[in-house]
Amino acid sequence: MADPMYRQIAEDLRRQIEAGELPPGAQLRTELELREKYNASRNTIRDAIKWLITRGLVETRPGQGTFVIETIVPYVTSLTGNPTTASGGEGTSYKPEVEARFRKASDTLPQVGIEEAAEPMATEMALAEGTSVVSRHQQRYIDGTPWSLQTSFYPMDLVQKGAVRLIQAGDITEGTVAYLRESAGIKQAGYRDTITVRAPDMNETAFFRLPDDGRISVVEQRRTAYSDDGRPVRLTVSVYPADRNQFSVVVGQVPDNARVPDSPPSPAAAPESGGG
Amino acid sequence: MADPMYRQIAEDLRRQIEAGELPPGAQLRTELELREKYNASRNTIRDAIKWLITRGLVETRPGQGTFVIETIVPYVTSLTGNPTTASGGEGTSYKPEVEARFRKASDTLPQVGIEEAAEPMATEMALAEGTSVVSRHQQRYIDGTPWSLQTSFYPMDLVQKGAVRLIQAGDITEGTVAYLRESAGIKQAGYRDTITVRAPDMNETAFFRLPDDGRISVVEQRRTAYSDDGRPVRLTVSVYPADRNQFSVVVGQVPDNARVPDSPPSPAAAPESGGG
DNA sequence: GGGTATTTGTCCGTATGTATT
DNA sequence: AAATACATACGGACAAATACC
Repeated sequence: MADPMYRQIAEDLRRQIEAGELPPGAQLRTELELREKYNASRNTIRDAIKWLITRGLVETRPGQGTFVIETIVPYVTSLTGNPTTASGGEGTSYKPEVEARFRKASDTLPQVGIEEAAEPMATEMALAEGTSVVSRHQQRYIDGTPWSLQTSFYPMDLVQKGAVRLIQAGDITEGTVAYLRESAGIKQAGYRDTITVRAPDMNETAFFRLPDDGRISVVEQRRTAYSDDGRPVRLTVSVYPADRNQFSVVVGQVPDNARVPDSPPSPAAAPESGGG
Repeated sequence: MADPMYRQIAEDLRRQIEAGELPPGAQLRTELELREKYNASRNTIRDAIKWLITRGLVETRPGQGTFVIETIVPYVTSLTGNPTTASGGEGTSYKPEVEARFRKASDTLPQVGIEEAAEPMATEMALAEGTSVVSRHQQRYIDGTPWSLQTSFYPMDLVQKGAVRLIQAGDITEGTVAYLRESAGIKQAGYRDTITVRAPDMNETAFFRLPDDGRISVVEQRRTAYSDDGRPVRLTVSVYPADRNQFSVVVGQVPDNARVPDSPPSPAAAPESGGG
């Protein structure tokens, strides 16, 4: 009984949700009803609900009520693949990869721009600050839901070497990895991803339609691709909301039938650990 | 002026923080002082501060005040490595890998247990539900701070095949990958990681000393390792708090001097994107 | 160790605004 | 237009944690 009242109320509701008594999508009783049930003030009820909101268990809709969050079927992006072709969320392979999993993919045409390299991009691409780079930006959807944002940067001298379609807004249907090889003789030898989880910025919150209290984080993947002479040829920054994305990494020999699960491991099923 | 007052107050404080007028560690004015400055009630000031808290910008300490969050230097875990030895956060390579980056690593002795396989573990390890598995659990620290939790599961029949040290509490200093090869003739051929971002459970919140409002998520990595005959030999579940960890994936040929950055890309420096 | 001032945490009540049905 | 339900904002009171003397 050491816990404050709003926590006890929140834990009681949480228990009901996790026990399935309040299934996803179910409506909770109104604040006034809960106020009577728990014999607390409306503000205390609201404190309890806020606690549930920050844990992603419920959401409130003005004029409607409070509802148990409905889970999203995550999409699994593979981070490993053949580095000399396209893969791991790169270019042309996006749509077929998604649709192989019976989901509808769509994306916007690349928005092309020319920028000056600034930190930390300049260091990651081994360019002097202020060097011109081409940026190509795309928004991606799965089943009509905004799913990821991707911006690729290329050193401007690739255009001079023949890769002129980089600065045109159209799709490069064969994939930029193949296009750079054919047009400029750049052979991609490998890439390195750096993956960070952080809070979404305002643009991301708006595009992904995330709750604007920042409780859902995004995964930022920064992929630096290198040519066979060891020079960076591309930086691709992809941003994925954490509530609808998973990732997989495959190293070595793995049997084909070992499928990636289609739903996230539930916290309750994870090994109970810690607290030492 | 469409924004509610608490938001305007919060945005003003946020601006000061992001402009550096309130550097990390700095103390904000007290709720009563802010109340006078913004001509609002204390509860409205508190709503503004709560908004900043959920965005990870400030923290409150009862009896002391409100402070700008101090950033943590993240540790970068590599998810790719040589699958036939130890790597990618596996076993014996943990300490040397961490200390190569001039940081102090420590971990607890493995806590060994025997459990019955339940879902989703049974499916991931291709075992019938109820089959016995050995679990080995460790807690890991960097620079004295709790950094990750790791539990590995092995089918019990590996013990019968000779890997008896799996069920002993001591460290397997040569690494379990090497030990399984020597003792039971199991050659690890590869692995698959599935990576999910989710809210921490209560054990994790306590062990990692996370704020108990759940605003910092954890990264859950489930690694299924396969032997050369294509059978799962191990499931390792690692949990990392998102505020102090980054990950890297390397595929193909990448130059050595391309170092992973030691600090996270700041949201401000990320390419501005999104927004329909 | 004790006492006091300071600061945030919890809880109450009330009034009014806004979104939805 | 009316009813319902959540959102914002005010005010007050006391508790709990911390720092300082």
